[in-house]
Amino acid sequence: MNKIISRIKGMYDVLPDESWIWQRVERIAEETFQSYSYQQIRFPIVEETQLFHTTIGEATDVVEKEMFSFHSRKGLPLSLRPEGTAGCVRAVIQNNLCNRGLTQKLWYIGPMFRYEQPQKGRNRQFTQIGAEYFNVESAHADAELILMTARLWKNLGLPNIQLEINSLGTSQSRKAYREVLIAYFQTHAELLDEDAQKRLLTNPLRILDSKNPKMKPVIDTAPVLSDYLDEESKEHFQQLKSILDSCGVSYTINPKLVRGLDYYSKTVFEWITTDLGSQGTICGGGRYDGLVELQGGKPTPAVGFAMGVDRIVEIIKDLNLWQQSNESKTYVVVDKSVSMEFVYELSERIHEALPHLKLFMNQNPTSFKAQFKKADKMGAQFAIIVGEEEVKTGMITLKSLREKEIGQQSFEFTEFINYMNQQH
RNA sequence: GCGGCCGUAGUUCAGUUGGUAGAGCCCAGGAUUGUGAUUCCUGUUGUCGCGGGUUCGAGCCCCGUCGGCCGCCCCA
Repeated sequence: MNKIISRIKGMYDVLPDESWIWQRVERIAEETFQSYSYQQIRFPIVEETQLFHTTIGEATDVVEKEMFSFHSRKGLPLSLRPEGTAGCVRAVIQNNLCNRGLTQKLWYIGPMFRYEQPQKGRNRQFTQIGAEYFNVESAHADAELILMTARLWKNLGLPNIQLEINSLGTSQSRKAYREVLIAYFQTHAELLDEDAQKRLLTNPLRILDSKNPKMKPVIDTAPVLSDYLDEESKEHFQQLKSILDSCGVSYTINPKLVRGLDYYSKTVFEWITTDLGSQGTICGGGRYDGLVELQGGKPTPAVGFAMGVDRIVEIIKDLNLWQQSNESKTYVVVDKSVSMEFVYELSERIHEALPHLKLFMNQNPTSFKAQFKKADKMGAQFAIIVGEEEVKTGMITLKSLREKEIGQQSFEFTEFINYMNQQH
């Protein structure tokens, strides 16, 4: 026997006992987005590394230490995408989707890659579904986007998830706040932990997010971002809140919610669950008005989010929220004496006439007893019995496995088709 | 990247101070030859994650490695 090569760390296989959950999540997401007039966009899994540096920010953990990077054969630095927004924005610019003030509502789904220490709800390859709304500056876009996510949770039937929102202000006001914050932390430098020291000059806002209890006092008395918001951002945030209020979407304002990617401005939000342990964010997003320009496009306001499909599937499994619908299957019980030519000729005629029927053909006929046992175990509704008698008469014998009073019936082929069509 | 716990049959797990590898479930076959549940009988299954070391002898002790889980961190 050869050595078995196993899956690499942080990657996973989705097996049939679970894939139906993924499919249903994806289907519901697609339907929900379509109902808000979003269209799907697909873009590459591999991009130039520089795209992510520019978009996400040099000082972020994602680009500093979490990318799967390599070189093309010609030496160009490439990376597997660690998130979707960078590539989506690139595609929008390159294909002129937002020229002349055109708005775009786009959604995507696909694998993302981050080189992290895996744990529950955190894999190195993971699936995100995201949406981006381009070229609407007002908070109406932010609000609609958040309302759409709220509807998605409702459509998925997810309980216990809470919305947190915050405003980071325009890039100018954030810059001003940043200066104040750095100055504040510098005067209390002795209270900062090693991590915070490192971040002080690169990404001071993230210090606010620290869970280190020793730093809680310094953080609690730190200047608050909302005090430094410009009028425009305050107004924008106010509008968002008032729409959410009027639609009955409850939220908490978390002034320390800053998010780890540099491109956000004004609105940021997260949907959080307590059912997953420490990886509790199932969806996060916000506004990124400067990003399109940063990537070389024309100034284009935009807002978007991404959600972790892995985590949502995990919740559905852990809480046992969904039952697999027992789709009607029909098992073909074959007697050993019957030629396979006969069996396949028959089954192909059935497929032709009943394209939606799920037929399970026994390829390896054993005893009737064993075949019926198998049919029962896989939850088949019907068994079609093909034995010497059926070959002789050309009739189709159908047995209802779930309704005993119906029992076994014999049909001409066309009668059989009619009967099966009436079943659903 | 750091710290802790863990890895034994398809699966869930047990395995004593180091002394021949175990159970339930599942699976396969059978209980008057064309028919499912239950029950009963019979049976298969392992490089004990992998590699090295200590030992007369290692599933058990030591080292390394790979993988999983939990926390930090990060984020979806």
